[in-house]
Amino acid sequence: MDYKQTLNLPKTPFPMKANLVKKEPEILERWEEMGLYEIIRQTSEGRKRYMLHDGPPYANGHIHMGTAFNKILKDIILKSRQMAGFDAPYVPGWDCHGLPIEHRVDQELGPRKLEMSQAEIRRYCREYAEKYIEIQRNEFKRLGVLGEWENPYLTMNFPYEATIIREFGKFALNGSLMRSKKPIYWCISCKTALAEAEVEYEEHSSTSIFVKFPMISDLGRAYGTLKGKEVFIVIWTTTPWTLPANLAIALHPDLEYVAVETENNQVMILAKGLLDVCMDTFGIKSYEILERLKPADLENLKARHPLYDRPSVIVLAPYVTLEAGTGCVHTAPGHGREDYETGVEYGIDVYSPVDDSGRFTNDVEYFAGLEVFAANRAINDKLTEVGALLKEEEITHEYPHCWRCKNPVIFRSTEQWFISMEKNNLRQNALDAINRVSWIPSWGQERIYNMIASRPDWCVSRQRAWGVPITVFFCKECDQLIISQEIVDHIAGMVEKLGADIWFTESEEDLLPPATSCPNCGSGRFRKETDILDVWFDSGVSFAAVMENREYLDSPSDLYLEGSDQHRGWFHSSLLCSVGTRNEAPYKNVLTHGFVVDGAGKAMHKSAGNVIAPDELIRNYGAEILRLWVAGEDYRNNIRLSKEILQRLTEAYRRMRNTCRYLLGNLNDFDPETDRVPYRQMEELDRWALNRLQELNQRVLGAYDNFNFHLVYHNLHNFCVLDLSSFYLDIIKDRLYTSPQKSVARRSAQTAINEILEVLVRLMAPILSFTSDEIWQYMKRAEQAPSVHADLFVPVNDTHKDPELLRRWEGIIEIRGEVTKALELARREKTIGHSLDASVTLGLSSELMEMLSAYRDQLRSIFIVSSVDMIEIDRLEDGLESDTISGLKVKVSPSIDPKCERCWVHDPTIGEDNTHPTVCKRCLKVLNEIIT
RNA sequence: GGAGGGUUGGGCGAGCGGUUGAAGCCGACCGACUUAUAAUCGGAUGUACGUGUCGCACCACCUACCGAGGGUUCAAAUCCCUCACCCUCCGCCA
Repeated sequence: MDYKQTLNLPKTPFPMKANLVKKEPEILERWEEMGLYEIIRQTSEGRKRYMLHDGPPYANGHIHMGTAFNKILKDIILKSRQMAGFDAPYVPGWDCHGLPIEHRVDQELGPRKLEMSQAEIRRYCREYAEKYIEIQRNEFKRLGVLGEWENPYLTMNFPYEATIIREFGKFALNGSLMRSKKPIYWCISCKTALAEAEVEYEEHSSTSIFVKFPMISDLGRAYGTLKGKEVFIVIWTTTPWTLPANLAIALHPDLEYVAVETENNQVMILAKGLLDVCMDTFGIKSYEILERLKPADLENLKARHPLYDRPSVIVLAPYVTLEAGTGCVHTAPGHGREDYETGVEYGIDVYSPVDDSGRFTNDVEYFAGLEVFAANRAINDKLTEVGALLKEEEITHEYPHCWRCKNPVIFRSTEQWFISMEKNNLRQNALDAINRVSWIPSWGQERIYNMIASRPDWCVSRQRAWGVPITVFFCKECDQLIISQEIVDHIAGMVEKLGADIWFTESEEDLLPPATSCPNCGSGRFRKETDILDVWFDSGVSFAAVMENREYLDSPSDLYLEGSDQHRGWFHSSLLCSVGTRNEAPYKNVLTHGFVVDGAGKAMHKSAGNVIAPDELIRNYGAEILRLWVAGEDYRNNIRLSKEILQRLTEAYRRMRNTCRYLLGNLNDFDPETDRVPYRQMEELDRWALNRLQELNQRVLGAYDNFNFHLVYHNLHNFCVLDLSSFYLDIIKDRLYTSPQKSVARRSAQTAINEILEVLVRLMAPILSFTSDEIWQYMKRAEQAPSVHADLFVPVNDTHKDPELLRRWEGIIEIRGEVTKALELARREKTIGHSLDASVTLGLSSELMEMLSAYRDQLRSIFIVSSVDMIEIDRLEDGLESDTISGLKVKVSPSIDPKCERCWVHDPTIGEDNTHPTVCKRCLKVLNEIIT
């Protein structure tokens, strides 16, 4: 007789091989067809809401590991909050406006762009954004991320644009908005502002000049030898044309300067470290150092501009070097970034007397109307004429050029719009708001706090096409700024219906409410602003456009979750937008994660060749492995990604999958409705398993709660491997297989593993979203949610908590460890093969004897051997003395009994029955039950 | 240059003054089983230096090693300092 047929072996159609790459798309399709996200929304209606607000990725290019990581992390949080009993909707968003798209469109359009209207260019940009939104949407969905993908928020949607205009209007109307100057890159042939990305550095030949500025302030008081002398401070520049805009001279605070007397009794001030080389350049042979000067003594003293009758103030700046020049840096706050910052620090005007086409304006004496590069010659001539030019020489250096027309660009200050950090106490209010938010990890607070504390006013205007216009007007007559609540509402209303393009296509008269007149001069003729808004303002108001606007969402959000770079980005701009208009942060908690780096901890760069694309991993491993990676790594630090890491995860995945498969296989004939055994009647080992399950459940739920997903993963994996696979399941195998199908012994174990699977499949779901749902479909219940994701976590069951029981078993497990060690030794010596070939004798101290006596009958199955004898330790002659447990000796010997053909246990009762002579008494009993 | 964070054994990660050479899991290694079978179970598993009468193998012991170096302490992976390396931010980049 083939006794194998009489065993209850596991049986399940659930495939061992995951085949994720093929199966994931099928599961996604199923979710799509059934409308899983909508089902979840319906089932959780009315629950307490959990609001995670999505930071919008930029709608440009394919997703990368960083964006994939971020989206999966969000998905894990949302799914876990959802299953913890919240209503956690997810509205993904995209940032659509901005330079990168405009720049790409520029490149695609080429020269055609010059003939196109702004509205036409904007149409191309919109199409470009739409294209990549579609691409990224599919890539995100492929990761198993659930959300309102068909109704995301886009910063270029008309209602969103209207919100931007309304929110900006609040700043304009509350007095925070100011107009002020700031230098930017400017191409004088394209007559346009350029971004750093649009500037190319090329070799360029320039005339560099050394120029003397006579000191106005008397140095004689601090340095007596200089009394009554004609003192000059000497500067060097490679851009003579910026000299008319000179307002200051910068010295390094820590460098040493000298006053040097030359042959014609003139005294020059320059850095000591450059003295010799300068004198050599000037051709001055004999000179004498009169004084060593401390820069601090010179600060705020005045020199006179060599061409104009105005002072040039001496300032201190850390960027001054001794690499070239004189150590005294010509400073024109209107024509250089560092100059500008120094100017702001010292309260110096931002003077930039150059127009759009690069010509000096009329208030520049001698050079008005001259194009700046052409003016270099004239300026040098004039300097020579007044005797200020010490030396002129040609140098070649790297100079910025326009990416499109290849001409050199200039740095020029223009009127810009700023949101003041001080006027309405925005800085302090923002700092206060920061302290009311919980930042995870906690150092995020300090980081953003310092940024807000030291940041300059927010420049919100851009001279660009692809963005939301700054919707203010000026009176054509008196240049009065025209803005009012009525105008904001009027325009926002139009934009809401027709989009922000109307700003560019419609005339002022059509954009303004009828009969608008200038409050200053009464004029009815207006000019609209042509600048657009910084796109950080776009995404910064997403809390208003999305969370406040959709009735199923709330603001402030419970959570913003982005990479740590967003302390400067979205967290920052959102904070300012929200505090400036509502005086509170738009979020209660901010969670940040690190960056994805390669296996060696290096950043991923195309040039380094270490970039891994999500798509590549999905094709080779499946999105599920990516999800496991996201969960398994501690996201607070940099997140490493390598082939080896994925390999490890794939193996861990297989283990968990297979454990679940085994559970499914053994539940094949189990109907929890009718077959469940009450807890009190279950075997103690099964109750042990349920106890451990409660511990796991509690720990994992807590880990989800605290965003400790790597603990979720490690706990789940350890439970599958340690508690289940190598211990519990291994032991109950015998009971499950050989006991009568419907026996209490078997049903007891099945009750336990059924409960285990119910808990496990849910705990896994936020991370292993595909596999858990696949398992879900194989679980047989009278009533069940259509997907695990529409269900809830199983609450911790306190009635299954029995610490006393767990403690007892800790001891048994420890002893079991010693037994398996002894078995392995016997195996080495070839005395046994399978552990069931062995008979074990335990030599026990009286304490251990007492502890184990209640388990006398269970020990052979717990150890998975054929028999266990327990005797006093002193009576056991040989055997392995445990070095971890005192009072324990283990002796292993091959069983002398024959092996039962059915259950493989060696037993003396085999052969007692004639019909089944190769079977033990225990199996015989079962057979008789089955056969009748 | 400024601001913020990090560096634990081949991998993931515990640990955050003593019980830690450092949990647990994985891997690589050896073995068992063929009743979870492209699965499952068990065991052992850091490196270097020195000592154990010569060399080799093995074993036992000692010491050192948690980026490097110093310090505090009876005691440090854990606290302090210095340095190195890595990551993020400081753009009309998002």
